[in-house]
Amino acid sequence: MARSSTNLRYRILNQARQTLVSEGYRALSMRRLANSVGCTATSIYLYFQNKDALFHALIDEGIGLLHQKLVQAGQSAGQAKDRLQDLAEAFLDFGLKNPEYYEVMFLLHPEHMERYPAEKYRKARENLEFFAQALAEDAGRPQNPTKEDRLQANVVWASLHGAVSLLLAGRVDVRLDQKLFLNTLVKQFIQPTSP
Amino acid sequence: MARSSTNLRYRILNQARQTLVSEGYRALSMRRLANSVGCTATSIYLYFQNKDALFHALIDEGIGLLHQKLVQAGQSAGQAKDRLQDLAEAFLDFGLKNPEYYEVMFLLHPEHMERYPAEKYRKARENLEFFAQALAEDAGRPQNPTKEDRLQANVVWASLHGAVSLLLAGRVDVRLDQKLFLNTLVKQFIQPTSP
DNA sequence: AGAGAAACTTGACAGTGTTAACTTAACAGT
DNA sequence: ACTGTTAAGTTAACACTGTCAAGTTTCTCT
Repeated sequence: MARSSTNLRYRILNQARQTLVSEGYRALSMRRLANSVGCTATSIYLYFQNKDALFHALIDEGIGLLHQKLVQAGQSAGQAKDRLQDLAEAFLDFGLKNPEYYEVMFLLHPEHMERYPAEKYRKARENLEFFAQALAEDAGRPQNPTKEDRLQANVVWASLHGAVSLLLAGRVDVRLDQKLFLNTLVKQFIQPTSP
Repeated sequence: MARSSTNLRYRILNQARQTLVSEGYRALSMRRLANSVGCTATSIYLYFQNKDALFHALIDEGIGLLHQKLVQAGQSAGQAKDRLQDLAEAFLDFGLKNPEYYEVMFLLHPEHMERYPAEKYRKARENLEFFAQALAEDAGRPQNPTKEDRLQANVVWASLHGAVSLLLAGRVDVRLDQKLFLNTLVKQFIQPTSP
């Protein structure tokens, strides 16, 4: 096979992402992936320790992408409540528009895959911190999220994750209006300004 | 191999459940399962159309078990708010104490498995209806959950599911007190009686 | 040009879900 | 007691899977 000029690792990762998005998790085998990228299955092992490591690389990408979207959403000036709303919407939007990314990131857990290395969770924690900050500010203690804010951030996170994962799995009653469902969910943790 | 006296289907299902609980999803292959039950892999196909069908049978069990727990929790007399709390706790308890059941039921979605047949969702819908009823009653319109109640029930459901699935995946910050986390989450949708 | 390192392939191992074809056991009717 | 039929299991195979040790090719540097 012709020695490829460009970085093979890069091409493998690209193809993996593409296959994952277009044909789903099941279609992603080492041999098939190798085939569509133009090398042998074992070559992949030169760049990734194993199949899980490949997925981890995709998780990296996914976390980066989500991070980016949350940074954007978090930049909106104005009330903390609005920022919180924007953050929530950004998360939901990311999840629903990138189902395959979302799947590798949050739905393929340790039972099926080697644990995603803890030291790489920094960005993931940062993502959570955005929520904590908006919550802190909203509660009138800007700049320094307390333990309580972080707790609340986790709750918000869990709710959003629950909604996305149920929707992606097709487990929410189809007769339900999806937008209404998500709005109601978001309102649940965005308390109206106390009268 | 000695012809077994008792129903093989029954024994397969039993062993499958046990293996799933004790060794996890990965360890459950047709050959291994057959081995530990004392038959050949192909014999399983006499009782289950394929591996997915076997999982579906386990989902059935799981839904039944959850149903049972919710019925119990829903029977508690007293205020609707308390019943709602009990229902939520029962759900969380079920999820955290039966991780493997929970996994087959909610975490192995269509991407990895043939869709769970829609007609079997009756009991699953009933489970959701419990929440809708408690919510309706709490909102002062007993006996007949409205569209809004059902919407709210889905929101509650999503939040609970999000919490359980994050916890099971080990994705909630370990420094967080789990009980506090869950309590905070539950309080989110159980509004305090308006003053 | 020749040595050494880097990039990639061959061929195999042990496992997977699944199927078609075969064998064995149990039971009914003559 | 001897059939014919049906049910219950098994054998052997197919086409896959992830992964690894060993071998080959290509590039780079002296």
